[in-house]
Amino acid sequence: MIIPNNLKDTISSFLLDNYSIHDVEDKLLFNETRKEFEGDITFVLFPFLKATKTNPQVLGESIGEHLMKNLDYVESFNIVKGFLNLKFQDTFWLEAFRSFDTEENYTFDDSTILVEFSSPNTNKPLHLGHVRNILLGWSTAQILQAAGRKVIKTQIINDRGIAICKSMLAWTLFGNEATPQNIGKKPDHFVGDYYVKFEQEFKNEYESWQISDEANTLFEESEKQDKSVFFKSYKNTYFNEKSALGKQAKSLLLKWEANDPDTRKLWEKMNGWVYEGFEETYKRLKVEFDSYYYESDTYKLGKDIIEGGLASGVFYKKDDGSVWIDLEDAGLDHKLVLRSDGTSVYMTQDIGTAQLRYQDTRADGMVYVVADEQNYHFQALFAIMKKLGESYSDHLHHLSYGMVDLTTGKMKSREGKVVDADDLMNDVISTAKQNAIERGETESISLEEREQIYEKVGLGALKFFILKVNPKKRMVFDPNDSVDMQGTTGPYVQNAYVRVQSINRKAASITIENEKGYNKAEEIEIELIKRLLEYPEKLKKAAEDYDPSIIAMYCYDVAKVYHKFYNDVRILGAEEDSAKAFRVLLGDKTARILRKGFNLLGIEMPERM
RNA sequence: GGCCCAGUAGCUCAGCUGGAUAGAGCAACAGACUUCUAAUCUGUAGGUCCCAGGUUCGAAUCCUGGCUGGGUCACCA
Repeated sequence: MIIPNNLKDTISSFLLDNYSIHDVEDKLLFNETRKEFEGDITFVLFPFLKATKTNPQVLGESIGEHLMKNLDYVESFNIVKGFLNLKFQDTFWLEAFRSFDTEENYTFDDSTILVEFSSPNTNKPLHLGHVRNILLGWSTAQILQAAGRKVIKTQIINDRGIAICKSMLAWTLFGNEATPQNIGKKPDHFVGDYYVKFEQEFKNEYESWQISDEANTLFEESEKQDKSVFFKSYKNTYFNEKSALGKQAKSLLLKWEANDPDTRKLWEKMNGWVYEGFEETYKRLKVEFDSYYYESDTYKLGKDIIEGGLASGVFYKKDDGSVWIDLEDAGLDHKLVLRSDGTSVYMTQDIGTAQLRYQDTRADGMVYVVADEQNYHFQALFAIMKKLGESYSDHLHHLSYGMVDLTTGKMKSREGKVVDADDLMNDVISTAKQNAIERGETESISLEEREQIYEKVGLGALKFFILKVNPKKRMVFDPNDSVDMQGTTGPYVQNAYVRVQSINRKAASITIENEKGYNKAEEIEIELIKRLLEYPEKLKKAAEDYDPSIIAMYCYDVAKVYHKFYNDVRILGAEEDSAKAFRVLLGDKTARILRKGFNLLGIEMPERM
């Protein structure tokens, strides 16, 4: 909603002069006039009824008259209940449209910010959960950049630990020297298969152990009623203390930590495969990073900071040697930052990594795109950074997003109940292809270009489907809905853009300057202008809230109005040259805004579809 | 159990710093292509905004209590 600069001032000085009401600035409330009433902007009268001792009709009349007299763009007004509806002249909107520069660069804030997203484990391929993370991170980075900030896109790769050791072990035991190349498999999937293989073998081992006397004795000693409940809860202990496979995996981890050359070599080989696969997926998703941090480099960081904080009294040491911080004044708990044996925990590492990143980049703030299961962790981390007095600690933000559920329930990677990222992309693209073939619009286009269109449309559908939902909400993923291409979808918006391009191709001979003669606009044209003018405020809001769904919904709104415009009026067939030129220009600016908006979402626009 | 988040049409979601008769899309039904790409548009139908109180001229929105679902409360990551 666009509120003219002098409208607020005119009303507040009127209230001051005639009713002696001071400081009304933040009580002035405007809404877009609802469709069923006549007007553009509605001023809410209720807050001033008491002070003016009048009724809405009288107050509305007097303000309305005053505005008509003093602001030339106010064409008429009407009062409904406590609402003063103001109608502006068409020329007000037309002028605003003419001076609206779609290519303007905005700078709401020019500080540097680091955005961390994706951050996968290296033992298995990316899945739907990562896809939401990656799309949110990428889009948020684009939005922040468009809002003027210097953005550094990064990730922390969890490349060490027991999980990758499981894949390594399974490959050693069962791999027979196979490689992704010689069996022709995407390399991250190849490594993931060995992780699954390990879990299967371990499960078999565990199940055969469960019928042993030892297992039975343990069960009887436990308080558990039910065997399956007991064995479920005992699984971790079994892995750590009894399992032969567990023992081997753990020994690999120890060897890795001791820098054993063969282990390191194997680790590098398997991680290398995974990165190769990830890059392929990122490339297809059209995302890239400015830097990478590896857990194998950072997992020991933070200890010196703990030492310093211990000296300055930020942390305290218990008798057993473990180090803690009291976060009760931040509404949190006491949190462990160093184990009693002096080794670090997740938090230690995160403290160190934040510090390292600040040293590397001097970023004024950081955004962590991480699922909402880690809300507490980040609250604690930020509180700790604040207590440590870090300059950037007030500008740390956890972009917390809800997990993605399937229609069949929760995703569980250990049970193989996941939607694989690569499969998902293939599905949406092939659906786009089928739809396109049925429509037959692209028959005249070269095969290669057609494939690009299917990809843009398919990925557009998928990305929009995910990004249109407010990040903090849990979302239900129905594979059928995600490839929907009608209604509130990516292709719907792309289609508006394509319609403009189709017209532009035919409008080459039109003299755009003729549009200056257009001064009486259709209602739908004014509506479209209003939407376009909202772009900067939507961008600002999306950046402030770290919320791409604002941009997605905005693009949908714009496209929706354009589609109606397209249906309601003749563009190239307009009677007058001025109308023809104006409508072509209106369409062109619409397309530019849509392309800009979609670029912020990481979605490409096809020229035809 | 403590803390945090969510609950809006059959389904997926907007609206939430209080404002008019709560909006879209999908699905259903009925229409619009000799006309700029019908992946579009128009219409019909669909609601105890989880429940109960409270604050207010006015509550889906704020407060309190409860219900339901999820997350989290590891010397795991």
